[in-house]
Amino acid sequence: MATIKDVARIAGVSVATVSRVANNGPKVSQKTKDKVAKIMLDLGYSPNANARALVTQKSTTVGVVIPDLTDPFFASLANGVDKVARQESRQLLLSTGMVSADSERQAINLLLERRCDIMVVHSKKLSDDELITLSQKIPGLVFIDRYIEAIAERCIWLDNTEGGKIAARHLLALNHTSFACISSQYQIEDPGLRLQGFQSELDASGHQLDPTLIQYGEPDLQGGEVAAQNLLATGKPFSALFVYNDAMAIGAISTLEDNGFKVPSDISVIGFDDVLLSRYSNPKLTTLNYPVEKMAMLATKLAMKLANDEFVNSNDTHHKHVPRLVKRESTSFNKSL
Amino acid sequence: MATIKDVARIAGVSVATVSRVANNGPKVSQKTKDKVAKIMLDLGYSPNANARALVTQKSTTVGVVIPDLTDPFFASLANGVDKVARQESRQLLLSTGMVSADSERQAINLLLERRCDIMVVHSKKLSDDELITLSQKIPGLVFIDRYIEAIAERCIWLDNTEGGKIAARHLLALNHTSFACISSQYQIEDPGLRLQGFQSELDASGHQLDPTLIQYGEPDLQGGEVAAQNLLATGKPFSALFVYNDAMAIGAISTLEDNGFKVPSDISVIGFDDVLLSRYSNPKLTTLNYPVEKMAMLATKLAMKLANDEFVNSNDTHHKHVPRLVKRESTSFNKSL
DNA sequence: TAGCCATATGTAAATGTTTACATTTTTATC
DNA sequence: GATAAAAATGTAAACATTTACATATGGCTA
Repeated sequence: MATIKDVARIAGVSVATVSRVANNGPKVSQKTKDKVAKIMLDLGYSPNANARALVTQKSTTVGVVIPDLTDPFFASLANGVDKVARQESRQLLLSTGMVSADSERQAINLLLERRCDIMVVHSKKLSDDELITLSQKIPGLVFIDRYIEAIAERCIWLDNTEGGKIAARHLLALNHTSFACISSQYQIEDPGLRLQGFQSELDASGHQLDPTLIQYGEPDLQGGEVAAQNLLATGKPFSALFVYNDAMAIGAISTLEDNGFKVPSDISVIGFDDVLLSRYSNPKLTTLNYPVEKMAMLATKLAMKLANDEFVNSNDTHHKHVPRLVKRESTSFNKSL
Repeated sequence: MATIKDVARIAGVSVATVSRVANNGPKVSQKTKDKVAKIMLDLGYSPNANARALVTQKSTTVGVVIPDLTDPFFASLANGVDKVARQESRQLLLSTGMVSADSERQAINLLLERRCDIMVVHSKKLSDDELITLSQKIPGLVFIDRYIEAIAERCIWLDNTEGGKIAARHLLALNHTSFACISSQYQIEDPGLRLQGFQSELDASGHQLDPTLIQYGEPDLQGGEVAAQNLLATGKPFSALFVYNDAMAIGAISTLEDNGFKVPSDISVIGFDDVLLSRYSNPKLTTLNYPVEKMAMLATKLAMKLANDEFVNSNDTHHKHVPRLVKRESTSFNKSL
């Protein structure tokens, strides 16, 4: 592969001149510019980004850490980061890893080795302390979907508890009185917070949530189906169902309908996240919109500011986001007594 | 940020020794290994991947070129590449760009500048000639979802025509006699091939496809809805509908049902791609499975072999893939005369 | 035509690694 | 304890750039 020296030699100029042409530098005559450009083309010269990064000490990538791309939620996240990255003509460097402390740590380390100065990280398993230490070392490091008091200015997060409350209020407003929940069996904090918010709002309005009407499962279609079966197996009636996420909610609806319950006329179902799926299901899903892509874009912009050493006042930027209720077809007014 | 020299100085050894420790090199005593490792940790030393790549002349990334990550199809593609990349402890470098010749060219160039030696590229707009030239320059370049005779050994593609035929055969076997189609309005070859295959199979069995019962639209939910409305507006009856992709198919179903047609009892609908959505819709969609993720994995492995200068016999690896019919709930036997 | 400025070009150091080769140290053998 | 062999460590070049600084070139003005 042709180097800058090859170009210089053949063009009969110094490497400095070639470099200036390659970077559209300021002081170079049109004549040599043309001459050098032609030779670059002939040789198929392509500047080596590694050498460039080494000498300029700046990266032209944006790093993202997520578990994987199969989950549409994370695909949206990555897409948000990519949008902003592209605006700044940077490329996405993707570091995936299953959700374990080790793999999350490794994913971040790999980005660090590449001297990626801007990182948007989705970490659920690393400890607060470790993340705090990391963020002291990496100015342009921002966390998404996580809140840590000590580094609040670097955390872009969703108020899951409030989401649970909004769901409860919606169902209460629809005259429901008997509730069930499907949650995720994974030990991350989100499911707990969503459930807690839901429950606290029920409590506040004098309603009860029977503990046996809370079922846990894999956070996907099948998990929702199974959990709904378990719910029905209790034999206890309920008219409103709050589900951890949209995929599970759609699975639950399918089980409910298979068992002769109509959604929403017999049972209202509300999901969480508002991923693409929720608009394609039938009935279309009422859910809480989690604006991941928007949040990811903000996170990336924030990371860029921080990397640039710009002062960021966490009060005037909205680091906390509240999910928005999206009413579709899976919830309706409860007519029974 | 601490460099290898800092570590060497403080540990009282040469940079070569530090390098050997960092790379788990062969000839270094346990004692110095421990000593140096400790200092690396103390200093938070992180080897500079750019410098490394420069001197070793090898990359530790795998490049992918796709339009964006919003589309689940491309997210699956990227995910397949990522899976293989991770197995080889490489990271994904993502180069997105809308589908235009310029942006596709630029996306590939950016990967080239990073000296990415393995690339999986989804290009619809660059000419055959340009891609042929590129692949002469880049040994580890592989194209997915595209077939070019002259570089067949680097093309992993789906037989769209055959897909259309399979769909037709399925509907014919279900006793259907009046057909409609929804295609994509975009000028890439896939929609044309799918339609052509469908039509040729109908012709072969002595059936007709009324040209006014072919409608074109945006390849998404709304596009499907609109196209279905246009179909109904013709006033001509049909009992079987072949749709360009799953999203459009789901949109079409929703319009059909809104207009009083039951799917599948009144009209059978078959989609294409078998994205996540098709399992979540109601009725669940009968469709043609496009094994993108698997193909992306194979493409990545192929690119790795080619980059390694290994001989690849395009006959013994399956570069052409045939979509598989997935029967779900949106097609059924036609009982009318 | 000398002198001056602006513009264009060149020189060389620096970036952080790896690795072939050279040198030193340790271990084993007699 | 001398010697050889093996193991550990060090030296220095190479990788492909950018850029501060130095130098050369050309056009004006007086």
